Amino acid sequence: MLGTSIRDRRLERHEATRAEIIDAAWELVREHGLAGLSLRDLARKIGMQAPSLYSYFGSKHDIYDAMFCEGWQAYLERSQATGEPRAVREAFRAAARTFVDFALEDPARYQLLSQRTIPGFEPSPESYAVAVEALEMARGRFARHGIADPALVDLWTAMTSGLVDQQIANDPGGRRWYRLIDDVVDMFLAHVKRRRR
Amino acid sequence: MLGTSIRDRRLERHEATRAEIIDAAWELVREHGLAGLSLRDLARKIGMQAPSLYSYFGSKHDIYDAMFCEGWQAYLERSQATGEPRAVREAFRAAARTFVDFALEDPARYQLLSQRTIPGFEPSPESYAVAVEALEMARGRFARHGIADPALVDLWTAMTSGLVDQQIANDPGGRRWYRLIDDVVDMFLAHVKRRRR
DNA sequence: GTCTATATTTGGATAGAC
DNA sequence: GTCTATCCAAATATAGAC
Repeated sequence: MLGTSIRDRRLERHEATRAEIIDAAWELVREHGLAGLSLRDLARKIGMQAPSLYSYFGSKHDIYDAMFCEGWQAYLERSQATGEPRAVREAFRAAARTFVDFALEDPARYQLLSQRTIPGFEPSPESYAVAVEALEMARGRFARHGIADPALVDLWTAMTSGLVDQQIANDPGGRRWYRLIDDVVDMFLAHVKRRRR
Repeated sequence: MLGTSIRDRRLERHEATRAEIIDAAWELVREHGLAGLSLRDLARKIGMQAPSLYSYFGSKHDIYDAMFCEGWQAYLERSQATGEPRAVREAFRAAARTFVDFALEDPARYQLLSQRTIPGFEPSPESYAVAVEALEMARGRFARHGIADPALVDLWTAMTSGLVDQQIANDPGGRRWYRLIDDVVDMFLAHVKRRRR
């Protein structure tokens, strides 16, 4: 089993360059907007010519796809790194803050991950699977607090993404909707409690 | 005062053509996405050549701006046409349905009116004023039901737009989040009631 | 793998004749 | 007001040399 243990330096180099391209792409979309990404700019940013990118990605959409995948992976890791308080209220507050913080710290990323604004772009099944995994994780946390109804999970995602959307659209950089997080949690938990009766 | 009472046929014609352009633009963005609008396609659609559009609009962004204005005007009219039930719960249900229906019947329009996805586009002050007017109308309705706290209005807009966003992004054409409208209203009103104690 | 060169398409916008 | 002609720039993508 030699082939599986020896390092493939060529592959490593390839992957490293791919990562470098994606990193540069994130910087550009933060600067010029998600739809404003151009392959020329992207190549220039890392000292390449545009056609060279095609050694790493089959198309521009493939680059968006890799970003989509990486973005959801980043959220998964962030969520898993965040502690999960025992107390219900604190657990939901932490989860909401993690999500909203993650979204607001990079609105262009949030746009790619959670909205459908790029004409013709759809994530590949492999990348979409990561997004699904993130949702499953949320479901798991709900279940650990005794909430199994899928409609309640949907209600929760609507509320948290609603905060993010309004914050980005109507008070970018501010905190007008961000500070409503605790209210949303209280409201939601009261609703769950009432439902149980 | 002759000049003010005589019809200006040239102006009427001009306004009619502007309206025709905007109508065609709405059709195109519904078909190809908001960002997929091109002036060539737009002109072709109404039997013009692209440069002729510049007799009616100064730039592509000006066209988006007119659409933004018209979109919010349409929402204002829709809201005003919708009856306002006396009972609180029914009033909020009606308001929520009106908003969500309006958004879901044309996601591209919702994207233009409520999200910031076109790089470089910002509505003109005059157009933005119409959007503000729509918000003021909502505030007025809240006030008539004894809700004055601006934070509660923000909470409301976050929840309703959250429903829309999730519905469009994760179940386009479906009703998975749409059917949560009544839950959202109940949850919100219970929250308001609790707050009053 | 990277480049140059180029194909091809498309975009928004302007000049100037009619 | 509308057109033709054109500009200019930008876009994605491909071919083929090195």
